[in-house]
This record gives sequence, C-alpha cells and structure tokens, in this order.
Amino acid sequence: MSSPSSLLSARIKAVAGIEPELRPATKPQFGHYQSNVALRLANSERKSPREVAADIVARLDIADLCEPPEIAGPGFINFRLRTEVLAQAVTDQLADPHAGVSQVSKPAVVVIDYSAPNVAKQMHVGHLRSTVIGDCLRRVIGGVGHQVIAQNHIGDWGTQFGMLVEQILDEGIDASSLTLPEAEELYARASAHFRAEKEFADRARSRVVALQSGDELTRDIWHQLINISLAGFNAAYRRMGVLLTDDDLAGESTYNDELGPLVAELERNGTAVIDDGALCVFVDGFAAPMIVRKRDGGFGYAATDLAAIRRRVRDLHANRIIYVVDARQSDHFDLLFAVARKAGFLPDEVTTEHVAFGTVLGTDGKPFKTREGTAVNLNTLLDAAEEQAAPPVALAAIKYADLSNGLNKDYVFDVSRMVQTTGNTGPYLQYAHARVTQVLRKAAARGYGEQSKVLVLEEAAEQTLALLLIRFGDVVDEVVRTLQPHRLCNYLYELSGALAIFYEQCPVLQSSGAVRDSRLALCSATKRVLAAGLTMLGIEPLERM
RNA sequence: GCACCCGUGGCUCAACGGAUAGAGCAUCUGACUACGGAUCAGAAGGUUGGGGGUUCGAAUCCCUCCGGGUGCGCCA
Repeated sequence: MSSPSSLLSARIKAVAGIEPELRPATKPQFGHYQSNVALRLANSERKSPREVAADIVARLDIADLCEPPEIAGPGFINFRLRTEVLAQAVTDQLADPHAGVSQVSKPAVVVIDYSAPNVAKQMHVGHLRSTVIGDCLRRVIGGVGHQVIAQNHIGDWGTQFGMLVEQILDEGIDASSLTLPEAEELYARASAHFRAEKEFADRARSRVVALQSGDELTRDIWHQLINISLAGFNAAYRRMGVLLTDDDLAGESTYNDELGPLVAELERNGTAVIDDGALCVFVDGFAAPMIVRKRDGGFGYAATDLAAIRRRVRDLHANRIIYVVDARQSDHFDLLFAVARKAGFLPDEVTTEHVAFGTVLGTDGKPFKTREGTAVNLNTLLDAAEEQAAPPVALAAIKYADLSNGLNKDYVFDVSRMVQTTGNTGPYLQYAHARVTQVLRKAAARGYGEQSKVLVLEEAAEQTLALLLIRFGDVVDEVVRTLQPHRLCNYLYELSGALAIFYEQCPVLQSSGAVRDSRLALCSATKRVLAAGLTMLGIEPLERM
C-alpha cells in the first residue's frame, strides 16, 4: 500500500533530485507535511533557499494529491493533502489487512536474542526489560513481514551446575520435585557451601567435569533442574503475555560441543593467540582482548557468544542479528562483533545490533533491589502492580512504562505512576481503545451498520485524527529501523489524544447521514490502529475496562 | 587512569541537524442530567548543566569543563 506521503515524497524527489525528508508538519499552520529540500540545495545551487523552493514548487505536479504548496519561513515547503485524498487514505487503511503497515518486498531473516534467564534462578527485574523490549521488537519486525527468529539464550551451562548438583546429592533431594523458588534457595545454599568448605568446592569442580563428560547421573539431575526452570520461565512468560516458547530456546549448553573446534580453528588460523596462558583475540581499537579459552582450558561466555553468532549466520541464515541486553554489556558486544568479523563468522552484509537498555531503578534512584540486596523477583513485581489495577491493566502499565522510555536511560520503577489512567501511560491507551470500542458497540446496537468509508472530513479534529492514522505505517517502519519502541508509544499516545479531542468535538451517534457514517468509519480505523499498535507493544487492547 | 551512557520547566519524559524546544504529572481558571468526565478548553512554568566551535540553521555534531551512572583479560 503506498501512502499519500510516500507518493508525495517520490514526486518531490523526482523534481528536487534528493530525498525530500518529508516530515509531519511541526505545527498545524504549516499544513500536513513539510520538506527542507530547498534549504539543503540552496548552497550547491548558489541561490537563496526560497528561490530554490519556488523553483521546485513550480515544477511539481502534485495537484491530484495536495493543495498548492506554500513556501514558508527560511525556505520550507509545506504541503496540505486534499481532503478527499486524506479521506481515501483512511478508507484504504481500514480495508488493509495490515492496517496501513506496508509489508516488505524482500523479507529478511532477523534473529532477536532476548530474555535469557538463568536456570535454577527465578526471573528478576533485570530480565524484565530484555523480555518486554525483545518481545515488542519481535512483534514489530515480524509485523512488516520479516522472518523473525527469537533466540532465548538461557544460562543452562557453566560451573554453577557443579555445585548445584553436588548440593542436591549432599542433601539427598529429588531435584524433579523442586519448584523454581526452591531451586533458587538451593542455589543460595550451594553458593554458601562452596565458599565455606574447600572439600565441597573441590567436589563441585569435579562435578563440572562429570557434567561435561556426560556422566549419566549428573546429566539427569542437570536435566531436572532445567525442566523445573523452564516450567517457571514459561509460567512467567504466559503471565507476561510474551511470545516466547520452548521453540525459541537456544541455551548456552547447545553450543558446548562446538566450542572446542571453533576455538581450535581460531588458534590454527592465527586469529587467536596465547597470552598470559589464555587464548585471546586482539582487535585494533580495543584495550582488552577477548578471551576465548581460559588459562585453565575452560570456555567462557565469549566463546559461547561467538559460536552463537556463527550458528545464527551459518545455520539460521540471519541477515540481521539483534541482542536485547543490558547496556552494561556494551563493551562486550562491541568486542564480540569485532572478533566475529575478524574471525570470518560475520560477513559484512549481516548486521549486528546491541539494543542496550538502562537499568530499572527503585524509587530511591538506585538499582531496584530488595531489602536484602537481591534483585527483585519478577512475579513479586507483577503482584505489586496487580494490587493497584486489574491484571491486564497492570501488565499494560508495566510494559508501557518500560517501552515508552528511551532505551538507554535508566528509569524508576514507580507502580503508582505507571498505573495512572491519565497522561502517557499504558492504561490511558487501553482506555482510549475501550472508549472508541464502546461507540462502535453502541452504533451497532442502534443498527447503524459497519462503515468502511471515510467521506467527510470537515472538522479540524477529524482531519487531525485522519492524518495521524495514516502515519502509522511510517512509525512502524521507524521502529524497525531504529529499534526504539518509544517512538511507537509516543505515536499511539498522540493518536489517543487526537481521538479524545475528536470525541469531544465531533458527536458520532448524535450526528446523521454521511457525517455519521464517515465518523463511524474513522472510529473503526482508529480502533484498528490502536489495537494493532498496542498489540505490537505486547499490550492487550481491551474492549472494556 | 581509559572508555561508554545520561544531564531539557517543580517532577517524569519527547523532539530521526530544521520554523516560536513539545507532552504528561503536579499547580491555578473554566466546562458535568456526559456518544464512557478515566474527558476537554485555557493559564502559568525553559538562557536545553557551563563555556567555546562547525553550520544558512544546534537540545541534537565537534572540543573542553562540571555533575551523576556504568564498564574496563580468564563471571555473564
């Protein structure tokens, strides 16, 4: 579906020769769209911006789309769509199965690595952002037609399993009967035990070796720990309404067998060299090397992450790989991507992006911790929000608060603020959706029938709403490009505001004839866009509140 | 010590190098027998941390200083 703005953009480009950078007008008096082409061309054409603008306008053939354009200020060209073009665009959008989100002509394979909890531990506040943001990006990128492959890189391997298994054997527990919270307590006991008793620590270390060499008893217990953890994770995912399932699992353990050969290859071809006993990859511009094999011969997360990149490129055929991980790991990812390029695992045409997000803070402005100093459990967090709002509203509140902030900023987790139904909150957007739904419901009850055509757009409030509606696809594209969900949040908030004003100024049920039909269609289109947008955020568009 | 992130009205945040820096919360003034007032109309509130520079144009880019946070070879 080609929108009026993309048609207009193409026409301007044909005349001006460069991208018109068409943007929504910053103020109503500037029309619907503005372009700064003339300002950018003025220098090279050695004319004043306004002269250049006049020249472009004279050569533009856009009368079928727009009112005559205006040149304003230092040389902006302002465009106003013809009312019938705007109305037709909304009508088309209402009929479009994708609600105005244009589908890519060449779908790419996009891998998104997100959530990544650790086995034998409950999910905590630190996993909240990765899960919520990753899930949103998955929905948005999938929403334009790309093939998204989610990868849940769970921490199901490593030295901690030595002490976990050993502790279970010591205590004589049936690991399969544990709940996830109990497993977490066991983890704490095992850690303390590990620190306190050297003899236990030694047994734990040899237990790691047993796990890696496939010892049956050890493997069984390890499997049991994973199973109870997955049950806990999946329950949390269901409660949070995110898309993750077992199909998305690609834990650290699945790379284990590849690490030795991979690292050996790096050593053989000279990419990695021994330094201070460890096998390292040095990259220009980085102060520290990547350690792909520890001095003791073991592999750390660096080797696992390299193997993951290799698999995502070689086996999953990824064109774009996205990591939704805490900003504190930025250095690690910069180095990882550089090493992967150097090692030849990552061709130039495959892009990697680290969606680095800030920390969730408590109301004291410090990282959100319990009184005991441990990270706040995710379920506890959801419970607290549900004390202040019904579950779907509480969830919307939490997700929206997380997504509507700029990614790389820390934000304060303040439940009482996020459940507010006024202002830029999730519940406010749900309310807007519920309210427009109610109008349509009443219209149906009165037998007005479903309207599919927007014909009349005389009121300013109608035009503002219509103009916002047809921007939806552009906003979604922006999020696909920038990986910044807050842009979609801001848009939906603006749309909700425009709906409220429309609602106030343009009676629907009390109007009649073509005006009523047209407004009902406008309501339907708004409901569709709100629902589609909220769904992309992972927020349930409620019919009633 | 080095690197990265952040600094925008009292508070929480927007602004993909563009026009007079926009919203919400809180405050104040209006509109309620209401298509759901969980709303709307309006007011007040800013030398975008300071100082230089680049540009026709800077909250945005560069330099520098200040303040806060984070990371810096064998944890992930």
